[in-house]
Amino acid sequence: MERDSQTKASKWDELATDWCPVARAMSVIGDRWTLLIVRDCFLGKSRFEEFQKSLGLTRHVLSDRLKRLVDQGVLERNAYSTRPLRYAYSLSEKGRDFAPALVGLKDWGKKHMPIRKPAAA
Amino acid sequence: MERDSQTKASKWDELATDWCPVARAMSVIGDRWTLLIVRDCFLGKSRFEEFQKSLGLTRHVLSDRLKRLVDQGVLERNAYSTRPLRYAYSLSEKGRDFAPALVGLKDWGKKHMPIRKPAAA
DNA sequence: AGATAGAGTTCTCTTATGGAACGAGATAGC
DNA sequence: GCTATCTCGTTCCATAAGAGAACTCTATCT
Repeated sequence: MERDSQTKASKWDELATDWCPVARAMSVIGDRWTLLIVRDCFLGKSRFEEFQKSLGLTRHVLSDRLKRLVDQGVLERNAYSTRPLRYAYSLSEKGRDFAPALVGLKDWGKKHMPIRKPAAA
Repeated sequence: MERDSQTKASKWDELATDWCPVARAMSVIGDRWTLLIVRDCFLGKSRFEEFQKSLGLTRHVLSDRLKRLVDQGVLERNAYSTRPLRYAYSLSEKGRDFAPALVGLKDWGKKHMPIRKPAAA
C-alpha cells in the first residue's frame, strides 16, 4: 500500500475497478488492519492513540490506513481541539453500513476460529 | 506472510489469538486475495489455473494462499485425477459458512463502491 | 524548567508481493 | 520416440509494504 495518486495502476487499483462488488470492497478493507480500525470505531474508539494501543500496529501504518479510510469516505476526521490541533475519527454512513458485514465476520470467527493459546511451545 | 511453524510470533499470529472474533477472522482473510479465492469457490471455481486467471494474482501468492486456506480448514484439496496427480479445491463447511459475511461485503460494495472507470486520465 | 500528552513523521531492517521463467507428470499429435 | 500441451506448482530477483523504535511539534501540568 502507501500508494498515492500519480502512480501506475497497482493490484489495489485493479480491484477498485473490478466488476465484482466483493472485490471492490476488498480494495478498501483487503489488508490486515483496515477492518479492525472500523471495528474499533464501532466500539467507540475515535483517536489515533486509542487505535494504536488497541491494535498494536505501527503508527506509520495506522496513519496511512486512517488517511485511506477518510479518502474512501468510510471515516470522517473532525478536529476536537483547535489549539493543539487534534483530530478524532468517526464513522460516516458508509462506515456504519459496514455493520452487517462485520457481524457476518464476527459470527464466522466465533464459530470457526476458537481462541487458541499463543503457542506455549 | 509465507510463515512456517517454527518462527517467532508475527502480527498474523497475534491476530489469530486475539480475544475478538473479527480479529481472528482477519488472521485468515486479512489480505487482498484470500477472500476473493473463497468467493471464486462459491462461484464454482476449483482449480489453480481458474483462480489464477480469474484473479490475476501471481502463482506464487496463489499457491501460498491455497495452502493457508487448506491448513485453516476453509478449503479441502481433493485429487480429481491420480495419474497426472491433480488437485481441485472445494469449500469445506467452514468455508461455506463464509456465505453470510461474503453477502454482507457484497452488499456493502454494491451500495458504496460504484464501479469507476480505470482512471481514463 | 522538565515531564506528559496527542497525533503524526522519519528512519532502518525485514518480510511480502509482483513478474516472469523453470520443472515435473502425463497425455496428444506427428 | 520426440515435441507440444496442459496443470499445478516452485525458484529467482527486484520492488513495495510492514515492523519497530526514535523524533517533531504544539500545548498543558507540576
